[in-house]
Amino acid sequence: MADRSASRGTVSRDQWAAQIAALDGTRATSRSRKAPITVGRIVDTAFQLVEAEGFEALTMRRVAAALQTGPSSLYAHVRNKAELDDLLIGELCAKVTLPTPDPARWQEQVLDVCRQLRDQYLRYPGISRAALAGTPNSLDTLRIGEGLLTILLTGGVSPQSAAWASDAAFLYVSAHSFEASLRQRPEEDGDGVDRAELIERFKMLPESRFPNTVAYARELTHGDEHDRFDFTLEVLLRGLLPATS
Amino acid sequence: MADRSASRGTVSRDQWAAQIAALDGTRATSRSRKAPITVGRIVDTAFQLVEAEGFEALTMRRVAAALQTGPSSLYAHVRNKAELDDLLIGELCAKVTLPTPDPARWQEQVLDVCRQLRDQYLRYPGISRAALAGTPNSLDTLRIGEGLLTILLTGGVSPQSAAWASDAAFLYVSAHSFEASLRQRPEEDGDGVDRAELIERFKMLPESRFPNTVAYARELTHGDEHDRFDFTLEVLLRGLLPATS
DNA sequence: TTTGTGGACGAACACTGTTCTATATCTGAA
DNA sequence: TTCAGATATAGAACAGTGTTCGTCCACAAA
Repeated sequence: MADRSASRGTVSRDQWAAQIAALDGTRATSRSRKAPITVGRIVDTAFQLVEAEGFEALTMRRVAAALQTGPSSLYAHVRNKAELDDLLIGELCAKVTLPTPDPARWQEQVLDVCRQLRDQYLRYPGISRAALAGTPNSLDTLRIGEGLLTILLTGGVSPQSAAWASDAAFLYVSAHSFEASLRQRPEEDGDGVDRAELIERFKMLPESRFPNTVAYARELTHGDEHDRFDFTLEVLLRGLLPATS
Repeated sequence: MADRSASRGTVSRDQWAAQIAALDGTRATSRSRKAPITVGRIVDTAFQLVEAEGFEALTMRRVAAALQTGPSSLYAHVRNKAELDDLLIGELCAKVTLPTPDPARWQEQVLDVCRQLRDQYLRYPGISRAALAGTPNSLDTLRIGEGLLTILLTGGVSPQSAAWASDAAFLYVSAHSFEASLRQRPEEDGDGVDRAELIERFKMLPESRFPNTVAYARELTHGDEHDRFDFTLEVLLRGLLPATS
């Protein structure tokens, strides 16, 4: 590590090295010094980081280090870490394709959009925390809200119910993904409970106070996260229709 | 303050000295040296802190400072901050009263339990974040799960649906409370958007890409959080019944 | 050539959770 | 009563975090 000549005299060693490196090394790329930091590069690096190590590893310092710079350099392109989070979930939402509304298949279509969003979330573990905490007023998240709203309206749901239901569905997708990302991460805490272990723990409960939890431990732990996801949304959509007529 | 010292009969010399030292050093608090740190006092202080300044102000250091000690003193009674969070939501869940299941009123009863839990959450702004992030396996949270499960089963819902639905309801209550606590906190960011402002912003959207959001801006922002809460849960419960018959 | 200007960036500030270590206190047995 | 031993209490410190300040340099315009 010969990086200690920071406050040298006139031209520091790093600068000198950078000049030389600029001469022989990456001269071809129109710029002399380094690849410039852009919002796109920041977002890309952030995605790689979250995909590899989870959302809690997404740190301004980690992103800056991956870009071979200091943390303060990011603040010229991103106002906050909250804004970086919003950019991430915005880009995720942008990848969801909205179907053209079909009155006969509105329930499947809503479920499809929600599933797409969930899959995007689960690709980057823990990122749904940003979706829960952040402003839901990004233009890309509003696009999904508009899409859900349109599908529901086309399906014959009343405007008030459609408005509230699209919000509820969006919220549920975020919350479910967040919980799922927690479960799928044993967090090296020793609390990594698989399904068999969970059943055992439920059955260890005192039957006097938890009779039904003990009796239906199998049902409580049955199915994977996808089944629960589909179940809840289908129940929600089924309950939506009778209110309109 | 009544002088209710524990070992009344024999007051040793150092105890006497400690009392005198306590007199001039800090305040004369009815006890010999200081009130001992217990889990109860930690939890109480934490609740006061969250109630006054929100969950993000709940810090080991803040709790320790409120108890006039250092942060490391808490770790003798609480393993983690996560465990402190669990204790908080546990105590909150313990305050919810579960009704005796009535087959004729099972939907109201589920709604009542969820409303109670939401009210407890909203009393301490932001605390639902701990409910989302923490282990759902606390004994007090399981008690609510058991209660919801029992009500649903009594109402005639199939075991599998009842199991998944109780989980979904619990998750929704936490997520909704979390979002509500975010909205009700302007965060001094200038982004404090009231309803009129929100309608204006929705109507500013380009109609070409957000036709329904613009058209139904009033419905999207109509009602307060309680209305949306009741709506979503009622829809969920309504959709639950046809699946059993 | 001189002068801005805006991005890059090191250092630092005010925090966070947590652990190490030493001290002080209380309990329980001789 | 006396003397361990256990245990609670703290101070200091470690490794992080987001964010800001002031500087500094490369490049574009005058």
